[in-house]
Amino acid sequence: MTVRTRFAPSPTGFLHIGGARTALFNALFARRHGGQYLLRIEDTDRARSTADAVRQILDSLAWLGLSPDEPPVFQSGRATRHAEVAHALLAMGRAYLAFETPEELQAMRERAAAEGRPPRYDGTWRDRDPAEAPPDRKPAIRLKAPRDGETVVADLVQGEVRVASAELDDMIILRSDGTPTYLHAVVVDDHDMGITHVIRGDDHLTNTFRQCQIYDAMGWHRPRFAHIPLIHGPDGAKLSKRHGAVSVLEFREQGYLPEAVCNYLLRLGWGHGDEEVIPRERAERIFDLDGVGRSASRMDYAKLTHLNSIYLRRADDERLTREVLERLAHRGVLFGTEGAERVRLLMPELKERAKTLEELAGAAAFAAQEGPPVIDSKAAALVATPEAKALLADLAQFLSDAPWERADLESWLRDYADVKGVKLGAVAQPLRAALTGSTQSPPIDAVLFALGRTEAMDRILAVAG
RNA sequence: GUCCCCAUCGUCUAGAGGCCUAGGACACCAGCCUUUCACGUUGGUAACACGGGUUCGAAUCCCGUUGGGGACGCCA
Repeated sequence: MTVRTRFAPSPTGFLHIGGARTALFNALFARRHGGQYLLRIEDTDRARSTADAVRQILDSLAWLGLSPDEPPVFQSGRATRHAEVAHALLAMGRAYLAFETPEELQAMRERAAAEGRPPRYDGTWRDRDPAEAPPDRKPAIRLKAPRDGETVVADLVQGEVRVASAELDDMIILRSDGTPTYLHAVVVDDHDMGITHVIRGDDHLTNTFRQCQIYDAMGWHRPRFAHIPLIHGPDGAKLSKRHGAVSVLEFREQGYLPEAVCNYLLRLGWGHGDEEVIPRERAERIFDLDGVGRSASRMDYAKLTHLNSIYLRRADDERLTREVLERLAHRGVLFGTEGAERVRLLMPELKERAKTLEELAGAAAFAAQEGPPVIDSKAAALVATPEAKALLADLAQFLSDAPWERADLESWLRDYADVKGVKLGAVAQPLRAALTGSTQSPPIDAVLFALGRTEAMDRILAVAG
């Protein structure tokens, strides 16, 4: 049987980092076993689902490279089928009509809470004759759950977990308005979609037992379950916005690369010996459920950033140039084709020094922009003295007929420092300040080369006066 | 409250009874490299929650305690 997994978000908001990891694990598991990875949008409404959220989720998944192998299934379009199964259960005597109102149930729960009992449905209509129902009242359909024994789930991550039937009450599978409840819809959809492995957050572990009751009642084969631990914030509490970025799109905005985010997420809750840097292609070969841990993990932005810097260095220069130019334009930096070309030339050096695309853009700004850069305070101090200005003026003279190749520029600069009897740094730093407006930049010979003779001379003379 | 799950450095993890004086990675500290900044490199600080068992031997198995987390809707 070929493996089929699915990621089933509800479109009530953006895709967060925890959902992204669930999607990733589902996709990797399917790949690893040569199966398919599907997407089901759980928009069984409640007025909270929005088309905008669906759009965002799809965008986020696409960005992460986690688009499904088949078109997404929308749960809302399957209501008829959900009702059909509920009525089949009714016909089979595995479910019954329940006539109490939500208000009555609410009162029942409050009474239970007051008396310190678990809030469970008392089964009033389980054996009662529907003829006794109050007139004009629409019934909900409840599953007739087993009263004895226990339900056992052999979870692929959590191991064997069992719950006594006495802990579970008769859940509603079809509301009085004819719409399915979540627990029911999930089972019907997973069955119809041929899902073989349900990989999801372990907040669904307890739901699993009720879902199994539906599979069993219908005589359907249960899928394998794998409940993966949740991701918490750095402080151990539930991950929320106050911890920083949680939406996948926020990570994109902040300059993280999708492959770095995926690698980070992969290592959160899953390990394979000492391997840390695991590109997608390798992950698809080695990922499996037995490597998934059982305890919740915490979001560590520093480690994500570190991984990002690694992937940044490995990334294609053209791609990075495109990204950086886009971000610079967004920041309002003015540049033309020459500026863009300078950024492109410098990219191999720039990407070694940045941890995010945002940093990269910041470091590239001086090269992109037209004319002399804004000099920051540290850099200004380096070029403020008469000696520094004289040095720069002299350098400009020297460079006016230097050969314009990187290696040559470096040796000429070294020779120049030699002749002047100073260390290279004494020449490079003021030059760097004039050229980049900063005390930090890629190697000075690379900067000179990328800027080109004319632009370099202009910038030096603008400072030398 | 009831039920379920979890527990190795600050964080992510390796560890399937002897290979553990507990390994790697991030972060942090110090040194080296160096034209700045990064990168790289060398070294360092730092953990088996606690208490009982089982065993010749336990981070690894069992029980309990404590501490986290999750689920208990005509939400998903």
